[in-house]
Amino acid sequence: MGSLTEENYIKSIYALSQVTGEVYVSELARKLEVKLPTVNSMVKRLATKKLVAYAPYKGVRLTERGKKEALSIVRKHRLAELFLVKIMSLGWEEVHDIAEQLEHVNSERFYNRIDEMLNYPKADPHGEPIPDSNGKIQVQKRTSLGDLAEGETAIIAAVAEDEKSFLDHLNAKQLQIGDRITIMKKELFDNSITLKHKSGKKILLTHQVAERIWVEVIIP
Amino acid sequence: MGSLTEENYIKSIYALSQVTGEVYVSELARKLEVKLPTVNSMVKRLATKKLVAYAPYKGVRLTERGKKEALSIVRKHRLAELFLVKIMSLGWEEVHDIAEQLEHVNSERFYNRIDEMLNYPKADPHGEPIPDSNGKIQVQKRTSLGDLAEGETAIIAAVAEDEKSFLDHLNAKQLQIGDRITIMKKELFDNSITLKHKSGKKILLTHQVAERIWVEVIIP
DNA sequence: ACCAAATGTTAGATTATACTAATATTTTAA
DNA sequence: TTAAAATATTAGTATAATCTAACATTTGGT
Repeated sequence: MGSLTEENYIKSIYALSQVTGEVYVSELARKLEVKLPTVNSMVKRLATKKLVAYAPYKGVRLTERGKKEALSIVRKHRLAELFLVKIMSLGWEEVHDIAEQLEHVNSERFYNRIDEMLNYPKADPHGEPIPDSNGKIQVQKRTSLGDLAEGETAIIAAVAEDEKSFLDHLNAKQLQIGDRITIMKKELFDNSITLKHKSGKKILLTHQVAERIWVEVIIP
Repeated sequence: MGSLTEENYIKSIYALSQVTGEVYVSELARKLEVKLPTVNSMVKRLATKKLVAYAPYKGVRLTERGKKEALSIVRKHRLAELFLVKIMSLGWEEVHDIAEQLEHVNSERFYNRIDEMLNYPKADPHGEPIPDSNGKIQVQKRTSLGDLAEGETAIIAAVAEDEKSFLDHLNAKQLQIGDRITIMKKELFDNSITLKHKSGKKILLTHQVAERIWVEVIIP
């Protein structure tokens, strides 16, 4: 295991590579809120440690070793989030920052006990899959709520953001993981959607919000 | 709040000052397992930050600000230990190292919730008092088991060591916080003692062990 | 009261992680 | 297809936290 900083780079590279495959130095700089040369030198260091493959002016990619380390951190983060929600009764919108710190705790015992207390969960409070202790993760193909057509019915499976402001927004709209919803109306002009919630309520979402919600479509 | 390293210095200065009042650079170096010049320069830095009072060749002493910071870390450490034992069912001998990491977690919410779940406890699993959220700590005068005379009866109140090997030893002897014991025999030669446990068992302890156990004497 | 032992400080080097300023490469768009 | 824009790298600097080697002060025993 490397330093806290190294762990954060590895984690960010992993997160960004889920979207784009290859990760660019500038993306990393933006995500980690440091300047380009800082990322550049760190990436070179990670490369000498064989955690990433890197060629100048090309992107960065995690090696097998790097990916393993990333998944270990992701596992700890997601277990921590679920623990904070399920065992400690905190809200899903407030656990991210605490989990960012807990994910660096180095103790098999601690995390295996959390896993056990949660009965070996498969997903965190945001619906993201939790890698098992061997680093295996269930990849799920995802449909965005923003892509559904009028009349379609789906179940909210996950959200693409951990940010408090986003989750506060969903709380205010009373949307939760597991909720069944049906698209009533999709506006051509701005792609905003009106959906019917199982509770009977009608909920209006902008496209910006809808595209960050992953769903499992129910084929009638 | 300072860096993790700073927090560890403050915590160690606090711990050592409980014994000696003033803390010497060499003691700190031994405790933190770094060399003297390292401590020297860090102590100077802490002094410019007004966390310690320090004059060259004299000892180090926490300022009010430093003491407040120390107590906040001690509070988090002890709450974490009790949480790990009571809520997560880990053994008292294995929680120290995890708590050393958790004590640096920066989240009022997290620690207030732990405090609440534990019902605002007064002592950690080793019997050490937990400062409240204002940094108030109950100081207790302590008698060492090693100082009791034959025939005296007492209740084990705390242990002076967090180290796994010591706690494993107590586990093996089946001694716990809260146990009532009576001194059967105290050897003049090596100060080892034989005590009677409430369970009826006779237990032999060397002075080295006995002096690390704090008791509350029962006046008959 | 003095010198040796114990303890503490200074000077200078090293590594990790960051920065700014200058330079180089790649991509894009006219 | 070439110049501007976007992106990436290098060079040089800074700070935190550590070290070793050399030097300074304090303490304790005769």
